[in-house]
This record gives sequence, C-alpha cells and structure tokens, in this order.
Amino acid sequence: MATSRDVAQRAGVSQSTVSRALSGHPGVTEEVRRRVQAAARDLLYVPNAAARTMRTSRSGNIGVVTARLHNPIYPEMLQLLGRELRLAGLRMIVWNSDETDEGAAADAARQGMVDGIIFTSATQASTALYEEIAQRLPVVLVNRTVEGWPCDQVASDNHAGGRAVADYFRQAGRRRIGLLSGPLWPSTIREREAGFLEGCLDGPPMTVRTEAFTYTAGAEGMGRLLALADRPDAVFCANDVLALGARDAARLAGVAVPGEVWLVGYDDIAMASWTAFDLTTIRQPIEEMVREAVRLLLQRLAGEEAPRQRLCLPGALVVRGTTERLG
Amino acid sequence: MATSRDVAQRAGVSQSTVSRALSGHPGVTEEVRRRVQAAARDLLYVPNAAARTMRTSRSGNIGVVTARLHNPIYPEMLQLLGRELRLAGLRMIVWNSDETDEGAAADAARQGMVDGIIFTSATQASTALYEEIAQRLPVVLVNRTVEGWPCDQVASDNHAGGRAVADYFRQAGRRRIGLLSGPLWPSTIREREAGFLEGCLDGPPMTVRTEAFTYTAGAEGMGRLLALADRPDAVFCANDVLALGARDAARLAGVAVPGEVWLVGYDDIAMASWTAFDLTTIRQPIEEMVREAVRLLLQRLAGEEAPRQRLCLPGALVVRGTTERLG
DNA sequence: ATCAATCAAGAATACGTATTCATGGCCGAA
DNA sequence: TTCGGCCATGAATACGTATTCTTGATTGAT
Repeated sequence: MATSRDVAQRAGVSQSTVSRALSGHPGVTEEVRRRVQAAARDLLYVPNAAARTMRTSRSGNIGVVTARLHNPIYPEMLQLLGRELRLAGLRMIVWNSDETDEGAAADAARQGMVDGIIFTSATQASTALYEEIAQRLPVVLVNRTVEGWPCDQVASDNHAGGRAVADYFRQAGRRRIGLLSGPLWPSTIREREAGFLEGCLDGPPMTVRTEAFTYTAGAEGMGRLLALADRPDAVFCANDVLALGARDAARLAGVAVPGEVWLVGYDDIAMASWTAFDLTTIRQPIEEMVREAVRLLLQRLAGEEAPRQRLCLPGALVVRGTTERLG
Repeated sequence: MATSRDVAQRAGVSQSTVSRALSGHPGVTEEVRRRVQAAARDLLYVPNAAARTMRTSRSGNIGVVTARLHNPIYPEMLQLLGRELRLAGLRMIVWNSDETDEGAAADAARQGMVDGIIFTSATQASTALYEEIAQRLPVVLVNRTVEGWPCDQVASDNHAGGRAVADYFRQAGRRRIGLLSGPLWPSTIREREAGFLEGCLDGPPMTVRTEAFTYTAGAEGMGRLLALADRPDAVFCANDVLALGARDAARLAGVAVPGEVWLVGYDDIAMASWTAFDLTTIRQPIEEMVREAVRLLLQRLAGEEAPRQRLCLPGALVVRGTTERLG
C-alpha cells in the first residue's frame, strides 16, 4: 500500500508537495504537479482514508437510519440516497431503526465515523438518540418528521394528500367512508389522517386501526370494515402496503372493487400499478425529497448557518382501477 | 470531544494506561481500571475511529455491493447482512452494483475504508473490480457466484431447485412445459435453468427469454407464451418477480391458474404468499446464506488461511395456489 | 546593482490511538 | 540484608495525511 511518502520519493519531491499537488492546491509548478501525478499513477497511490479523516476530521461517511418495515418505499429511498450521496463523493453507512442498531448509529457518531446522519423513519421515540447525535453532527429528517427536533426536515404534504382523498370521495358522491390506518407514531400517518378527517365533511369515517403497517394487517383490517353492518363504499388506506392487503381481502371476500367499494392508498409504490392491484393512490415525490434532504445536509456540512428548514413537497393523486374517474 | 488524554488526566494516569484499561488488557490494577472507567464515563469518552483505524489498520467497516434490481430479495438480504454484521461489531457501507458505484467500492477498498467486501449480485462482468479488490481485502460472494473468482462463495442449490420443479411438473403429468427466464449473466439463473432442463425428460421446454427481471417483463413474456399455438400447461419462471408478472398476464388474458396453466417461481419473496398471487415457488434460505457469508468473512478477517469454500444450501419447494398438490 | 517582495518547495507538526520500550518499586530468595 | 526478577505504569513512537512554518531563490523596481 503506497503512501504519499513513497510517491514523494519516486517523484523526487517532499511529502508536503505531493499532498499539495494532488489536492489541486495552487502554488505548485505545473512540471512538478505532472511528475507527482505520474508517480502516483505508477504506484497506484490513493490517500489513506483514516489518516485523512484524522487530519481533517471529515470521514466522508454519512449515516442513514432507515426502517426495516416491510414497506418497499424504504429500500427505494435508500437506493436514491445512496446515489445522491455518491454523487456528492460521500459514502453511506446504513442502520435499521431497531433500538440496538440505533445505538450503533450513536456510537458511530461519537467516534467520528460519520459526518452527518439522515433519518428516513424518525419518531418521537428516539428523541434521546437524536439529542445525543445532534449536538455533534448535522441531522436531516426525510419522509417522517418530528415536531420537537430542531433540524432540517423534508417531507411531502401528507396533510394535503389526505385531504385530497377525502375531497375525491365526496365529489364522487361516496357517502359511507372508511379509514384503514395503523399506529400513529409516524408523522406521515398522523398528517394523512388529519387531512383526511378535515375533508370528511359528513362526519368521521368508520375507522379501523391495525397494529402494524403490513399486508397481513391491511387484509385483516379490511375484513373488519367489510363485516360492518353499514359497510363503507370508499376506504382510504394510510399507505399502499395496507391497501394491497385490503384489496386482497376484498378479492377474497368477493367484494367488487371499485363496484362495491373504492380503495385508495398512499405512496405509489411499484406494486400499486400492477394488474393484480391497480391501486389508486397518492404519489410521494420521493426522488425530489431525497435530493432536497441531501442538499440540506451538504449545506450544513459546508458550515452554513441558515435557519432550520422544513420542506413540504406536494404529492399527486394517481387514479387507477380501484376507483372510478370523475366526470 | 474527549480524547484518551483527557481521560488520563482526569483519572490521574497516563494515556497508555487508559488505552490498556479500556481495551481489557491484562496487567492493569483493578483499582486503576475502575478509576479509568469512571473518568471515561464522566467525559462520555469514545475512542476516535479514525485514529484507531490508522493505528490498527482495521476500520470496522464492511462494504456490501448489492443489486438495485427491482427484486425485493436484495433489500431483504441487505437487512439481514446489516443485522449480522452489527452483531459482529461491524458497520455496513452499501453500494449499488452500477458501474459508477462499483468504482466507488474499489476506491473505498484502496483507501482502507473497508476491511472486507460482500457481493450479493456478482457477475463475470465485474471481474476487473473483483481482482482490484481481492488483492487487498477478503471478498465473499453470496447469492450469485462467479466461477473464476477464487474467493468464498455462498449460494443455495439453484440446480437442484430447478430440477425439483421439472420433476414436480412431470410427476403431475404436465406435458406442455414452458420456461420463462431472463438474461443469463446471473449464476442463479443459469443454474436454475440447467437443473430444470435436466429434468425436462420429454425434450426442451417452450422458452421465452425476457430482457430484464421485472414484473413488466414477466407479464410481457407470459403473454408470448400464452399466445403460442400449443400453449404450455405449466410454466417455470426463473424468479418470483417474473412469476408475479406472469400471474397477472394470465389474469388479464382470462387464463385460469392453475386450471389451464401451472405457474412456479423462485425465491419465495413476501409477495408470493399474498392472496392475489398465492404463488408456488422454491424458497431460498437467505437468512442462512447471509449468516454463512458473514461467518466466512469473519474467518478471513481473523486471518485464517483455510482453503476457499463454496457453500451450497438446499432450498425447498413451497406449494401454493398456482399449482395443485400431488397425490 | 541592490534590496524588497513574491513564490515554490522542504521541514516540522498535530491529529488520537495502540503498542513497544523504559523505569521504578516491590517481593522473594539466598 | 541484598540482589534478581517481575510487574504496573509512564514515556516515547508510529500510523499517513494536511497544513503551518521556514527557507532559498528568483523577479521586479529603484
């Protein structure tokens, strides 16, 4: 493993000159720079990351804490984050938002192994973790937000999205409204519900709250809604995974969709467009969300002292076969 | 950020003693050790990762190169890898197997930012990358294998799996056999096909080869199989994602499954068990595969000079609603 | 022609840890 | 009591880089 000293020796210059020449520092003769670059190429020299980190106290690593939940939106965000960070010359270290893994993330922060952290699935529950980390490193939240954390946060407009679904139902003349949702700790869910309820002008919907955001829970919850005496003719599911379960529960029960009941999800994951489901849903602009989140993090890393930002990007209703087009 | 010197000062000992006391080195008085630990706790001291890495030339990071393909098996493996590595006290840096990202992985290897690398989606195509990395670091392949790479490799028995499907079809009296597969660069696909063909005793199956392993490609490919004059009565899909597309193509064409055509996939991803698909498939023991891969990597990191291993774990046929149970 | 100023490059240093080398004290044996 | 040896601890050092501090030379102006 060649060091900058080896390069220096081969190029007939000092180690400091090698460092300057390779990092594009001004005040290096063009001829010397060329000699150094040639020597570096010959020796396959690459600066040692640990030494550079120690000297600059910048590791080039960004930590990403993501949910292990069986929602394909998280892998998708992870991939986009990886791409965006790489374009900025940064690496991505990944942790799940289990308690144990979150501890590992905090350790990495304390050790200086990462320069910043992005949460895709933050909740109030990990406030201690947040405070631990935030006093050393910039933190950015994307997707889920947390009211009490004074950091940059990027989300889509979940409130407006929920509201749009309610409006859509009402304008279509749907009267018996159902809400199939899950636990309330994610901000996304709370906001979608709030927007939806706000738009339910004829009173609160029939609500079933599952214990998890899984296909199975969605199916089971939809079963309960369909078993009601006054069965709903339109159901809003708080995310697509629940909605897919709900769609299959209807299929299994022989209930026609959209004939007897409309179904709307949230996220527009890939499966929503599949023939078997063909799910009407609200699309989240996750690519844009991720890009903004990385941009904000880079700003913080550059030391900008701008006030904390809370970005809220618009989603869009995507009408498919589990509802009927208006007009 | 407290350093070991700060701890030393507070505990009234030298920096070396702090290092020894905290790393459980013998030859430190119990009383001194307690004093050091107390001081470290008071100052929230955590050893600096970069310094430790420079000194020990061990970063505690493992690189994972994974596919971005829209196959949920990869996120699943990623999560399992993360858990398994964390249990070993290691962090996980993730790259996609795009060309650009693979370059980033090679850089990290050269810079000493990772101690080892795990590929989940290796192909012959990245042989240059492999050789670049393998001469510095231990490399382990999981899921996909590559014949010419002299490193530890872990896969499931794709050949036997493919064979099992063919046997199943034959014993059920299926005669008009179809194969819906994709590109041949992944070893998994090649082996599944080879095993399957070996079991097609009545001659080669009607074969459709898609250009990608996506839902859409699967649907389109199944459309072509169903359009054949001598339409197959049993189709083996080289993975579940293709099979889900195929299932939906049949649904759309009004072809009964399993009434008119049987369908079998490979992987047993979560969606395979969903009501909408209820897909018969071969389950891969990915949890075990991941565990073995990490175990092998840890052995290499420990410096063991055992001969390269190639593990091949058995899969299992999971019969669901796209076929009928025998007997 | 002389001196100040500019500039390229070398020397020295610090980052924080783990480890080797050095040292002083204590214990046991003769 | 004295000396050898062991042991706990302190001192010193190396890891490889980026950067500050020095130095020697060259240029330009008077």
